[in-house]
Formats: sequence, C-alpha cells, structure tokens
Amino acid sequence: MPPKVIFPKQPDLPAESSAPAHSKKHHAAKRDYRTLALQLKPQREGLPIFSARASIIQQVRSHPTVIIVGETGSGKTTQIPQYLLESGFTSNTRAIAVTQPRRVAATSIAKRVAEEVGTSLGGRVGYTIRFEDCSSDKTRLRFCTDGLLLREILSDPLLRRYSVVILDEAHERTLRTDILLGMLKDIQRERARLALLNQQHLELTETATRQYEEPEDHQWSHRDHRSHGTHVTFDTPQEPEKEEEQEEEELQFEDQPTPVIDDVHGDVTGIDELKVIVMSATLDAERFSGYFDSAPILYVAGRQFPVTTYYTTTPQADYLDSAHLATLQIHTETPSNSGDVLVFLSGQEDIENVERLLLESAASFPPGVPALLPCPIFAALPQAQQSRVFDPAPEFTRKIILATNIAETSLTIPGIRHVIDSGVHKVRGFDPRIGESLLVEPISKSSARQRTGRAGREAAGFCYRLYTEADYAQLAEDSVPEIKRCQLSMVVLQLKAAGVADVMQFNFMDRPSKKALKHALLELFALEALDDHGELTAMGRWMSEFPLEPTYAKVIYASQKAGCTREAIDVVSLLSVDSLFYVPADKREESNAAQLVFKSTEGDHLTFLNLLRAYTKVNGDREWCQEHFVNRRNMRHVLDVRQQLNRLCARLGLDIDRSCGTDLDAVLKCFLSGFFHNCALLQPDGTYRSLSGSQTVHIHPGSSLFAKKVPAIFYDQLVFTNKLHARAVSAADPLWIAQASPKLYGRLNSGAS
DNA sequence: GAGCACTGC
Repeated sequence: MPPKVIFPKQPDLPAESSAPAHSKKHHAAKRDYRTLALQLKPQREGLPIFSARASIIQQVRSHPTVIIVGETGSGKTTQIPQYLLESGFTSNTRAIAVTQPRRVAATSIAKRVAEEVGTSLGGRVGYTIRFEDCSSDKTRLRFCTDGLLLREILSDPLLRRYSVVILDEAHERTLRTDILLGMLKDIQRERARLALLNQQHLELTETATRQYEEPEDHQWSHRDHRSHGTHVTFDTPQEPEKEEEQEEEELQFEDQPTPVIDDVHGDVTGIDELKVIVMSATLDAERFSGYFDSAPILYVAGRQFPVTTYYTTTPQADYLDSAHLATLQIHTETPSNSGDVLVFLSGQEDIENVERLLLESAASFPPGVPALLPCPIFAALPQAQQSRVFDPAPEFTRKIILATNIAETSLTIPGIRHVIDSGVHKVRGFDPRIGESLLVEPISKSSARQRTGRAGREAAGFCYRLYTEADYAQLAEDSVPEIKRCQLSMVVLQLKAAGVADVMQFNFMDRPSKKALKHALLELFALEALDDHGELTAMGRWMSEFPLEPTYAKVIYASQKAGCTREAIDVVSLLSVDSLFYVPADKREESNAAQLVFKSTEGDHLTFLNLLRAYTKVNGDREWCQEHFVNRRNMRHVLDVRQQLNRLCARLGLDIDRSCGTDLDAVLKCFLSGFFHNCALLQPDGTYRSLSGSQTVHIHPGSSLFAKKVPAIFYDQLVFTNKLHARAVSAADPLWIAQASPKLYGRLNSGAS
C-alpha cells in the first residue's frame, strides 16, 4: 500500500554541499581582548543593522522612547547597545540596561558583546541574573533578565543607575515585560519632571549665587551633561544610622529597611531623563509606539533564508496522525542529508505518542530507506536527554526533533530545514472563578511565523502546516499577553510596593480584567498584605521583599512564631520547581519503588522535605539521583533558592536556624496560614471538594496522597487540564484550617468545637 | 485509578 500523503509531492532537494557556517567559536582566553575585538569589527560592520547606526543614534538622542523592529539576524540585540555605548549615552554614574526574558540569553549575549567591545566580562560589559552577578561598578552595559530589573525598581524606584533601558524581545509580552513597560513609562515621566525642576533650581541658584556670596559649607560641583548643559550636584549630610531594636517573638516591621518610594525620592539632584528603547521582532510596533506617545519606529531588515510554506488541502482530524505521516513523507521524499525535521507538538504526551508511531513505522522501512532518529525535547526532560538534540545524527540517519514550544524561542537547534507545525500549543489560563488551567489551544499567526522561521536559520527551508490556509487565516494575530491570563497577586503586591497607589488605574499596555485585579486585591487583603483601604501594610511591604508568590512569603513569616523557619524555607524552596522527580513512561513502577523511601504519610510537603534531607546527605550524588529518579538540575535550583531565601531572611532579621526538629505538624500548620484558600474536604462519596470554590478536586497522580483518603487536604496549586488537579498535596487537620483564617472559615471553627 | 506548556525573581 502506498503511504498516505497529506501534502503535494516535495520538490527535489539538493543535498547539503557546503557545511553551514555556524559554530564560530572564539578563543578569547589567551588572546588580547582588543585584538579579538578588532578581528570582530569587520563582522560587526557587515551586519544589516550597521547601515542604520547613525539614524538609530540620532533618533534616540532626539526622542525619549524609540521602537526598533529588527528581524531575526539583523544584529539589533548585540549592536544597538554598543552603538549607544560608543556614542556617550553613559556616564560615570549612569549605565545602559538591556533586558532579556531568559537567563541564558542575558549571559550569552553579554559574553558576545564583551568580546566585540574588547573588555573582560564583568568589566565595562556585564550581566546580572538571579543567583549570578557578573558586573561591577565599572559596568556601563548591563544585560539582565526582565524580572531582575523589576526587582531593582523596588530598591531604586527611579532607576537612577541607568540613562537608557532597552527592553529586548518585547513582542513576547512576558508578564515581566508588561509590568516593566508600565513602570518605565511612569519613571520616564517622573524623571523628566525632576530633570526640569533641577534645571529651574539650577537657574535659581545661579541667580542666587550671583547675588550672594557662596556659603562655605556647601560643596558645589559642576559637571557636563550631554545636551542638557550644566547640572549641579551637591552632597546632603548623611543621617546617622538608627539603632535597631528587635523583640523576641513578634517581627517588628517598622524596623525593617523600607524602600524609598512614594512621593519622596530622596536626593533628586542630578536626575536626568531616562531613554527607553523597545525592541521587537514582529510587526506589532504600532502598538508600542502608540503606548509611548507616538514614539518613532525604526525598521531593520534581517538575514533569513527563504522558507516555503505548505498547508494541508483538507482539515486534519488528528494532528498526531498527520504529524507522523508528514514526517514519513518528508523522510522518504527528500534526501536524508537535506536537513533534519523539527515537529512542534503540544506536550510530553503528544511527543511520546508520535515517537512511538515513528519507531513503529521505521521498523518496517524497506531496505534502502535511511534510518530516522526521533529526539524528544521538552522542559521537564532531564538535561542529559535534552542535549541529545544537539548531537549530530549517525551516518545515513535523519534526526526528527519532537518538541514543545521550547524550540520556538528558548533554544535553537542547528541543522533544521523542515518544520512541521501542528498549529497547537498548551497555554496557561487563569480565571478567578475557575482558577488556573492548562489547555491545548490553537497558536497565533505570529507563533506560526516564528515556527516557520525555524526552518530558515542556515539555508532555505520548508514548513509544513498541518492545517489549511483558511484555518491559518482564522488564527488570532498575536497570542494573548501573559498578564491577561495569570494570577495577579504578586504583580499587584509589586506595584503597590513600587508606590502605585491605584492599581486599577495603572497604565497597563493590555489591561487585565477588573475581576482578576479585584481577586488579587482580595487575596492580598486576606493575607494581611493590604489593609481595609487597600493600602500596603507593613506586612505587605515585608512580603514584597521576597522573590516569591505572596502566599509563600506569608508562610515564611508565620514560621518564625511557629519555630520552624528552617523547614519552611526548605519546603518553599522545594516548591519552586515543578518536578523534583523525573519518571520515564516505561519506568513508572521502578521509580515508584525507588521513591518509596522519601514518602511521608502526611503528603507531598513532608515527602519533599525528606527528599531534600536525603539529597543533602549524599551531597547531590549523580548516581544516587539516577537511582532514585531525582531531577538533579531542579534540585540544584532548589538549593540556590534556599540560599537566596536564607540570606534575605537573615537580612530582614529572621532567625533562620529556628527548627521544629521532628514536630513536622508545625510546618504543615504554617503552610495553612498562606494556603487557607487551597483546602478541600473529603466528601461522603470519597471525593474532595474545595472549600473556597465548592468544586470537586482530584489529587494529582504524581502525588504521594494519590488515591488516599484523609479528612482534609491543602494543596500548592489547582490546575484544570482534563479535570481539576491538585498538585503538591498534604493532609490537614480541619481544625488547623479553621484556625488559619478565622476571617474566612469562622463557621467551620464553631462547627468543629 | 492514572498525568504536569514555557519562563522568571
């Protein structure tokens, strides 16, 4: 039987003759920085963006905000920061910040730019990401993650360290990019106002000093500022530091260091305007421009190879089936050395299914057909298996990469010339009434284009869309920004802490629903982070210092009184990754048996704690992790988080060594003071019903309490997939729940006593 | 009785 075909016959593809020119590794270590930079110069000047250098600088000089649309391969990310650096946009006190949505991007771009500038990394060019600061006082060009800059605003509300902020990859519209956009707009306005005041103040004092003699005790200093003429700075006498007094049990919030916010910015002299550059890779520039008072838009062409796109002629009933057939079609109709295949699917389950189908088909290939090698890749896959997609395939074998969205933006796989696009992805959703959800949905046009582009990185390529052209036309232009589909309690707390009084009126580029904002305000009120008037409480300010969801910060707060801070920090750290274990589909039984040693009858929170203790005892041994199916990369992350939380708590005056020893119920009680919304009671029919929403919730199959019956549970997260699943679940005494928030469950309390 | 896109502080 001839194979079923869903695309027209493929054109004959020439075999790859010349090796692609990637992997230009530079051996900077032994060579002089400057020599290397000089060698890189011709390459820099050959980039498409180089011809736009002068006009970019000119536009940035004459406008507070500039939008730059640079296609893939234009060089915008590495070059524009350097152009500004070369053109005097920094000073001894001000630097340029460039934000990226991802950590690896921030570090790798910083490395490259340091080489091109001819400086050591951490010198004039550096980067700062969570857990890792490779920058110094000398750093004038700082690459960082968007979340890190957001944190910086809490301690430096006007971002005075920076003269320019560049937001890269703004089209991705991550939660943090969106908050930054709004805050930068406010900061820009405030700095422009203060700069003007300074100007007037300067004119006044100049008149004054002409009339009167200069007082001796004032130290005036003048320095030149580009295009603003002369600015005046003076030193204000430092206030003597207050001695801190700490009470034994209760935390004294008033003694905590308060970030300088609200209307008072401290010493505002020397403030100048803040330049903002928004960089986007798609044509959504008009929206950014409109948001920033008609900021000018600059377009820079990229350097991409053409990609031929095919659609199916009829809608496909089953995209897994279609993906399987399309892969076979490409594999049999094009030479095996004409490039690898990248298939975009929605998740692990899809990937494992297509992998199975492909292996079954490959088993009955007639002689002469080259082999194919399915390579799954998704975020939960352990690092060692992830890196397999980068290994070259054996001879006469074609790699078939089966990927989630991870291959759309987060990583670039070399050698791809064929892309198969299922047209779907999984998206996190949030509705205050239903809670979180994780569902398969159609992608947007810009996502489809991004996937297509993955076929044209090294040579001309082909994209096969498993949907019709008419279906493509129906797709939304852009994906819904994250801020409109996630929980907002942390966002609202951050905005409040940064001095935004009325969050409902905040200038969002895309406004979340009123309902979602109100839900967040109510949750913060229940956590005592906001008072009756919606004002930030001392507790709320304290909580905002933590790089955590407010619920976790509340748990850590409660742990001090409960005497289990050490355990609380441990468990909160453990909950910061989404999978501590990795269980391959075919080794479920084996891994269940191996993990039995950690199991606590009280549920996941204490099971995780047992795991951490065992992991620490063996010093994170690689083989031990393999034997117990423990995800080592995620455990390392847990230790990083724990260290950060320990330092932060110590700085805030908490006794981090307060431990409850073997009385682990104290830890669970503590968690309830943050998670009183996330409880469910066992019903007579054996199901659990949530207290806050009266919905039936199912304990996740990965939980240690799966299929167990206890009177009451609390959980870390509730996610709707095909059912409402509670993830990270522990048993709770119904009485503890009542005690945790009498405000909400008072009636339960009276019923129980 | 059976399942968890991707980031980030």
